[in-house]
Amino acid sequence: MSRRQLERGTPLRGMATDHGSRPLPSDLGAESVPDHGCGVLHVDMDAFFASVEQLERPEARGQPVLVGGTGPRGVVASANYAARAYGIHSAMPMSQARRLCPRALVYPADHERYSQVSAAVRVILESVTPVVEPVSLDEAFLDVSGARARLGGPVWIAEHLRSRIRAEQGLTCSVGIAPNKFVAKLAATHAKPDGVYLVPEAQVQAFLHPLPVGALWGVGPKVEQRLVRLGLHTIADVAAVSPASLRREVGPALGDHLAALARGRDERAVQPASSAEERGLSAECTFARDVADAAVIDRELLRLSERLARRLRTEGQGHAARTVTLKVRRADFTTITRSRTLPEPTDLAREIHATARILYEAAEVSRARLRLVGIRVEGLVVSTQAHRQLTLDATAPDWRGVEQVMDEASRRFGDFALRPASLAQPTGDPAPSGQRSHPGARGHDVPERW
DNA sequence: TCTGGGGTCCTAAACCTC
DNA sequence: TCTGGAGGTTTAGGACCC
Repeated sequence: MSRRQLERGTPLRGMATDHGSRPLPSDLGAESVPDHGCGVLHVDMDAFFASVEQLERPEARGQPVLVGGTGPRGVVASANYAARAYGIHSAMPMSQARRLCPRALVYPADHERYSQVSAAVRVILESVTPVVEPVSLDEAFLDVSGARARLGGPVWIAEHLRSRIRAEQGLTCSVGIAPNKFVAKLAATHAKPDGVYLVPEAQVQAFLHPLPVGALWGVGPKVEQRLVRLGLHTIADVAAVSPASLRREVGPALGDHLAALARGRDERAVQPASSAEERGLSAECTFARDVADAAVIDRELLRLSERLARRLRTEGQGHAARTVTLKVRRADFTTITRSRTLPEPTDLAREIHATARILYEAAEVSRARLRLVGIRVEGLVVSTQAHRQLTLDATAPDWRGVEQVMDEASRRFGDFALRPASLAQPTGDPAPSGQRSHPGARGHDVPERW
């Protein structure tokens, strides 16, 4: 059983803790709860996307709700507990989910709205401690070891946060409390939905050992298979073998990592958001139907390049990327990637697209039917530090200027208010699934057709 | 049966330089 | 001049996470 399965609601076997898995009364005094050596909280919003939709759509209250791709190849991004009762879980194809529960209400994901709610929740979390590490829109780690003297025990802090999130945002969340991040994350799973679970330091091993190997961080279906083949079914089994054997079986890094986790050791500190640096950005698109037309694929590569370049220029302090990676997935689901490192970093769609095009031609997939194309840029440097080659050609077009004008137009009039001519024409090609339309967007030309 | 999108990290081979 | 090892970088792919 994997951790994902645990999260889908399969009950955990194992021990009872001092506090059990149900919420404690929120009026517990700060002094009444010992901390048991636990300074790490994992806060996990319950069925986050679906709950936000329910909050804002009166017709969805009390109904099974699914959020995700509504196209023929969409998958479930979030399902509320009423939908989960039908066996629906995240990452399930939406078509299958609809078959399991035809009366479920299905909404496309509105990431902008979820980001707003997530930011509001984060403000609440940061009112307790500055050491908050967001993991995704719906979960975060908190290090409350510094706040305990001021606010009280970690269970009291968890209940305080839960009641504020419920009162101010109308949403429920679950909180795991433990001495480290790995155990806190598992404890939060155990607390779901709408609960708190604390694993005292002295009981970490007893909590972990009965769990299946799939509950270990870094063990997905492939590694799980290998461990089970070796007769390792539970975390206790993994803890009983030597780190050297694990290293031999799954590689040095993962072997050491699993050996430590299985013994309840996780040295990773809770990193406040500002210290997390971005490594790269990617954008990809699955076509509604497989595509073999090189022109359609090229237009999609341009669209993805535009998106990435704009993000590079406009997010944070502005970045440029040195390496461009093309990803294509054939109709049979085999995936290949090809990458190229540029002589100097770029934040221009024109250059990213040109590189992606070279990689596409070199990959020799021009006659293959593709279901997905994607581009990733990495090796990011802050734009002001990016070395740019000077040109002696005074007549060379100022592409950076052109793209900055497009950024400004997008900011004022909506996404893709200005775009390359080749993206402005009606094409009739299959619409990429999950793509939002931009009703206000009109095609305008730029100095030279791309 | 059908398998999204945006990320991170690890491994291994190939290649280059010393 | 050739060979080999060490070590860094690039490239490709796999696995995992949310």
